[in-house]
Amino acid sequence: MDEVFKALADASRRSLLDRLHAKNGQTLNELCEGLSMTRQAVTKHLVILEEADLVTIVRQGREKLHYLNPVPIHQIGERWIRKFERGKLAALSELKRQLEKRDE
Amino acid sequence: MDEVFKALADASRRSLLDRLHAKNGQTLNELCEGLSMTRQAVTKHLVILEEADLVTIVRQGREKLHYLNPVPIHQIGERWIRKFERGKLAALSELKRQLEKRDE
DNA sequence: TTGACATGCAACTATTTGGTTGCCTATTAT
DNA sequence: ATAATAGGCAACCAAATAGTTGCATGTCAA
Repeated sequence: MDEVFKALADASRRSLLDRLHAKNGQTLNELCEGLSMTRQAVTKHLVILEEADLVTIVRQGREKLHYLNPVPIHQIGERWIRKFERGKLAALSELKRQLEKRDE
Repeated sequence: MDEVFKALADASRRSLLDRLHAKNGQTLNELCEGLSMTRQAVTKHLVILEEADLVTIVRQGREKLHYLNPVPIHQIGERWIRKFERGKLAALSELKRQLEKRDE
């Protein structure tokens, strides 16, 4: 879980996930196109995404195809974000009460 | 949005949010209890959480009360995670097809 | 009013991170 | 066979991060 949060912390990596969401199964070179960093930098980001299990690779000849795995993202939604949505309204109203109390 | 992802990337900060979720409106010293880092380290984490608008503070005398703001977490769920959940099944089946194709 | 308590500020440090360059290897096409 | 293509590896670098220590300030209670 920590690895997933860490992987998602970088905007370049999130944009790689976006690109895979738009078009799945891209090669490394495809994913490098239009980006202002070297292929090696992109490789490093993809390794981090693989280690967080957000991307799965399939080697085909000299090419490396990258596939998005949406499961960890879904799990963050289910196991982490939802927890804070329960009681969301309660938290906000408590804060509001406190802010008003300050000016008494 | 980037600030929120960055703020959530650290396990100590996520656990601070958890603690505020369990008991809202805690002081700095309260939040430090039981943690194996100095008060100053906790302060730095809280500043990052404030800047990401995940925590709101209310000063009361010499104390500083911390309140959880669940809105940015909710927004990540809505604006980011949901996007990847649409088409989740499609992505997985495409990957499966590709993995099988490899062994033909 | 003086001491205890809650927090703030600044300087410093070690480690991690995001990126680079240079070169090497494996596969495909001519 | 050989050149072009796709990717891998390792060393290096600068900046950001997570933490520390030491001291200062503001507030409350005896």
